[in-house]
Amino acid sequence: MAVKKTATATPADKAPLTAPVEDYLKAIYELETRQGNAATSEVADALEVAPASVTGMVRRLAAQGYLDHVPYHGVQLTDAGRRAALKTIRRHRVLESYLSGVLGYPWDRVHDEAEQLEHAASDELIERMAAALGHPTVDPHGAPIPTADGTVDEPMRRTLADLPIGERARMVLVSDRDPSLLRYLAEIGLQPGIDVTVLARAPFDGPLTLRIGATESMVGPRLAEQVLVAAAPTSAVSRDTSRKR
Amino acid sequence: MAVKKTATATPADKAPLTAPVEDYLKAIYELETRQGNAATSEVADALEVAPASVTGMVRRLAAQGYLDHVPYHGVQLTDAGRRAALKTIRRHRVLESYLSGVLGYPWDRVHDEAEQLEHAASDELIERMAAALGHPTVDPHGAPIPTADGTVDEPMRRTLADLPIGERARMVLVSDRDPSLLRYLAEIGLQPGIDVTVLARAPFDGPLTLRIGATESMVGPRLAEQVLVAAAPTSAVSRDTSRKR
DNA sequence: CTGAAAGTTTAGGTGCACCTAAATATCGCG
DNA sequence: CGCGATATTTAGGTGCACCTAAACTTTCAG
Repeated sequence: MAVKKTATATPADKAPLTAPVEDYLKAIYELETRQGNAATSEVADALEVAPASVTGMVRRLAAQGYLDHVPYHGVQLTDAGRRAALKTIRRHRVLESYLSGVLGYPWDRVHDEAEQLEHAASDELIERMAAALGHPTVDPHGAPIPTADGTVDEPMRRTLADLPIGERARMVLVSDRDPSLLRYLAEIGLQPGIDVTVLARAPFDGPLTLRIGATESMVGPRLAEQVLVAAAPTSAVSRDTSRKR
Repeated sequence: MAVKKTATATPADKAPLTAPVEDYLKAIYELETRQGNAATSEVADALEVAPASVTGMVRRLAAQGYLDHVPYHGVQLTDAGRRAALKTIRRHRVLESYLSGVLGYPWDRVHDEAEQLEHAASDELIERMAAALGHPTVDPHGAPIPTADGTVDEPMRRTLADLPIGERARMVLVSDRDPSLLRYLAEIGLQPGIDVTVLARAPFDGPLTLRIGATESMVGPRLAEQVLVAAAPTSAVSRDTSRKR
């Protein structure tokens, strides 16, 4: 009753995280970077659990120092929380890259498999896979892979829907969540690293006409909002976006 | 209150098994094939849980039709239980083979990694890995890989300790559980597919002198009991035990 | 064939991650 | 500015997989 080392609550120590905890941190990280804040009900939607379950988990994660929770006003990741989230995201994206690049998975099927494996794979496995791929910097959907020490550049959020008519741009990213959308994109040849031009945009949220390479395709406005683009590089070389450096 | 379809307890239906359930079935399968029966306390030892926990789990598994339990007298797998166990064992051994053969893991480190992944990997992943390896029939420790439809030949259980002096035999199998033992075997060059002769056996459970290829090594009797051997093939060709057919 | 040791099961409890229903807080609109 | 709609939290409960302690069987040695 005199010294009392390490007090009551363990702040963010070395105990390995459970799978649900990793999923919460990942989901909160993604909500934060996509829209700046994370509300209880949004986390609940993302993880398909009841809002009350989120409150309970959030309380525990806050007590362990992974996030700050102001009741009735969303959550914010702490540095420890962000580190943990990025580690899980790295696992996920390296796994997706490996499944697609080495084991021949089609890109619409890598997400679900990686979602399971990311909680079971050791650091050593992830690093061996990354090495076998030559340390890729983006996954098959164009999402940046955080480095082992926890750095990422999140890409700018300009979508095909924002792209002015006639401007050539490079497709950089699409969410890995919707397999049927991914299958359609593969069908029309729209993948990260490919250049695209909007030829026409029908009024009242109508479909867009795209030129991809030599062919033209139509896509709806809902799809266009999901596809992120960047300025096409000025020089005419390279189109490999999947390798290091 | 008239028709009552599928009654009360679900016998052995399509619900996916939890990781602990897979571990219990696998452990019971291994005890049964190694020594014919599985006692509660042996299962508890194998899984490092309290005996009381085994009783509880066994009750549930029996209710679900995976095994038969006679209280106070061990358990027996049913066909459904054996099928489930073999499926998990196949996952484990294909994973070990892949980690070792493709990702360059040393053979003393594949077990623990496979132990985690076997509960997360989909059937598709396992089959893609097996295909990438050319459908191996044994894992890196020499253990036979059950086929996707659930057949295995368990190898005979003759150990190095039983081998008469001077008789040449082929090393076929060693447990994947003890990393330091595996490292030592690698050091003296004793691996599945390698031929070995016992040159001498010191009395009172003393060490054995082995000839492996051109070199001689000493091993203790405890180690010798762990290493399974088969008659060396009569013809003088092939020593590849890791590929199909 | 009895009685203690060894093995097993019952009884009662824990933590995690979820749930529903009910209470409470915040926000936006008239 | 109050009040209802919406969001969030509390309260109380579930199943799984584990635990310890205590009660019970079985076995085997004398």
